[in-house]
Amino acid sequence: MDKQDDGRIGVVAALVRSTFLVNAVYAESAREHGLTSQQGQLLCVLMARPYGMGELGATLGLAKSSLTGLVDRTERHGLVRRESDPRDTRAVRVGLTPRGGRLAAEFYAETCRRVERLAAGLGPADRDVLAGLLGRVVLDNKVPVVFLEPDEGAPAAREH
Amino acid sequence: MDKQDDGRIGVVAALVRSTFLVNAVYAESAREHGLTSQQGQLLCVLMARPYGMGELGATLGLAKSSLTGLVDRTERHGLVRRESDPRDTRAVRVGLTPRGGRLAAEFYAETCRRVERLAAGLGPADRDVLAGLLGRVVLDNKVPVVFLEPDEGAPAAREH
DNA sequence: CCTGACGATTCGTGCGGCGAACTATCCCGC
DNA sequence: GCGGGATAGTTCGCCGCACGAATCGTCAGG
Repeated sequence: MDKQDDGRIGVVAALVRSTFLVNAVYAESAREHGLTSQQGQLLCVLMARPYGMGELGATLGLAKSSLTGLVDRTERHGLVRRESDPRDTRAVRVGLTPRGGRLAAEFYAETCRRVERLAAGLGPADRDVLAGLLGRVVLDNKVPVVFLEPDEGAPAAREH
Repeated sequence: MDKQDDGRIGVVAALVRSTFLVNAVYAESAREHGLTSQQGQLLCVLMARPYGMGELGATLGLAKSSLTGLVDRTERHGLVRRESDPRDTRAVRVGLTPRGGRLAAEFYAETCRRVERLAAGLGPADRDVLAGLLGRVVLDNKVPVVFLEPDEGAPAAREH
């Protein structure tokens, strides 16, 4: 073989395997907060603002019937709330309850820490490059905002 | 006010959102092959060689009781097979059936194509850099081989 | 032998995801 | 106004997924 087993892998395998890694970290962080991955994801999306059910389906890539159940269960835990939209009687706006907001912030922060730790072996410059390249992939493929920017709402712009 | 569409996002958000993206692509590819994500992942792992149940649990990060069901369902579809280990009567070796091997190869190849396409906006040099950085993250965190290298599928999965 | 440790399955529970069918509302054109 | 198609959500039934606890048979060390 011309290619030695020095640990270098292709971009496809790297993407798939890092996905597996982040999935596991995300799920574990959620679990320790008493959430499932899906519920955690729902909270993270709602951190930005309330969403309608259809909007949520589009963002999370779920059928509307799947969403009813997810919101039901999360609502049952007192983390989200359905409010009726005054402009459209059919529609519903799903938003965080105070408790849901607090839990979302905790879960979000802890998950950030853990994902950050995954890249601990990379220096600041490397991280910046990685963020740039992955960010371009995310943008090119129009990935919904299922995870906010860490400093969203805070002026703590950063050197990296 | 949201200044996040200038294209630059942090490394954490980039990782989480690209994970979301790859998850979706993986699941869709699996679905079109009549598989669930988990079954597809199982097939991909078994492309390398047969595994014991416990070994599979460690690789996929699942409890052994979860694995029994997953292997059951996949076996019911004729894609994998349980062989008893001659060295240890208790143990079981799970391997691909011929049909499972063919389907695994198809699913694997198609999934590779689609993931590759996600990075279509990156030039060859950028892809190489991305692969290197993500590869280091994968190595540093000892991610199991849940997805082979594109060119090491054929030689390993021969005998048995 | 006996006694742990080990590999795997079974069982019960709850979550997750889907499509099809349904209800209620909205809005457009007339 | 008023019909009728589009739209927003829910309900229902089905299956897959994941887990812990309990169980069974086997292996190996004393």
